[in-house]
Amino acid sequence: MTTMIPRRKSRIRQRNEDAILKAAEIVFAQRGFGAATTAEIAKRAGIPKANLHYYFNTKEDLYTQVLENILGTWLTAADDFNEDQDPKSALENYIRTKIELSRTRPEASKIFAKEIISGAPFLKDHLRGDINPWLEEKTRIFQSWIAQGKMAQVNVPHLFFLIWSMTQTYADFSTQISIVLDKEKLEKKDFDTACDMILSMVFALCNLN
Amino acid sequence: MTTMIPRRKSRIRQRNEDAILKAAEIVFAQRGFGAATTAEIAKRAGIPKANLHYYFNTKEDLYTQVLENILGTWLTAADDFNEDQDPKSALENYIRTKIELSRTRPEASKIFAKEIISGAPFLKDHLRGDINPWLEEKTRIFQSWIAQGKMAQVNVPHLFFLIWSMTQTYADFSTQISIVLDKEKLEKKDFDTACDMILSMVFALCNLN
DNA sequence: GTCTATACTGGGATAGAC
DNA sequence: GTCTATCCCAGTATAGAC
Repeated sequence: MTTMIPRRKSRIRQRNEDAILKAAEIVFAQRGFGAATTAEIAKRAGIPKANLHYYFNTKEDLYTQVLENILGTWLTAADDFNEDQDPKSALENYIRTKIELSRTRPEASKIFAKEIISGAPFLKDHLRGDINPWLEEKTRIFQSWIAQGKMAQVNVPHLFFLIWSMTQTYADFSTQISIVLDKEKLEKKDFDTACDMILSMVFALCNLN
Repeated sequence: MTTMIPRRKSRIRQRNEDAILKAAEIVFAQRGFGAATTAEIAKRAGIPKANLHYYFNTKEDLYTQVLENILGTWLTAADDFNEDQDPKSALENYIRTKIELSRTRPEASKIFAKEIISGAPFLKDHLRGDINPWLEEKTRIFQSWIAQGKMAQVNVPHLFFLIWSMTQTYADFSTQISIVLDKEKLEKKDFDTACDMILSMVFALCNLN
């Protein structure tokens, strides 16, 4: 077992893997797993196609790696609310964080969206293993806030479905939104407008004014 | 020009085309254009793979046809509100219709979602040509309601982005939602719950209570 | 008019070179 | 340890049979 020691990756390996992963995120976002080609990813990463298969044995390995990375940032970035806060600022922080993720990492959101729409062939286990427990814990927190009369009685899982959809649509459907708003790409101020509207709606629903 | 007369399609052709289109909708929804294979569509339609190419020359032709069909139902189903109505019932009708479409034709919604997330390579022209004018007209109507003090001042395009996202998420993300709610598939009552919440939020935002 | 055997292409993966 | 010539299969499309 000579490889048990977590040897430092060679500089060249590090550089190439990073380039591949970055390229893969863009290509997978646009094409989805099935339609993406290792050729396109390699080209975008600036390495020969066949070389990509040296660093990532299969296309599936590469895709899985990309999903894991995204899931990491995702769950850590939006996990900072707890029972001691008040519901209004907890929700506000969460929604602002989600909108900011959509603005700064739209590809990540798109990859997720396509994966789920396809029936989550790769993410189903993660949905059950990571996201479900996460939501159950949050639901518990909200239930206690409701019991304490700090907010209105709402269906908590559905509240999250709606928040997810509203915040992520500005990443996933940016093409359509850009066309309607007649601009090359969405600006910070569009996300701010959206965020304000979402907050109003959610606060009203939860009776937090 | 013997074919100028719009001859009735033969019965066998009609039957096969219908079967192919129906199968295509399911496969394109799950895979997207690029990853879908004509073989899988043919198999699902119950005809030999090569035969499909007799009825639809190219995969692109088939996909375009599917998109057109969807766009048809889409635009007609949700186009029945005008200046003379009051904003509350207009919005309620629209949202109920959208939710009903998500419930009864989830594949259609998924195909659209994937197409847009991919940058709308096939739909870009339709977005500019059909959907944009549609939204512009609706925006005009809402502006007049706002001017008459019948509802609060809201950003109309963004209001639609949010309504679209909330209503469509129950079709597009049904896999995730089913897992969270721990059921095989979504029931009518889940859509009803969602609809009520969406209506509450939208009415509150527009000050329609 | 309807169907299928077959050609051709592009893409994932590997054996072996450097 | 790094890279690439090459293989093989899957997938679209067609030429020609029925």
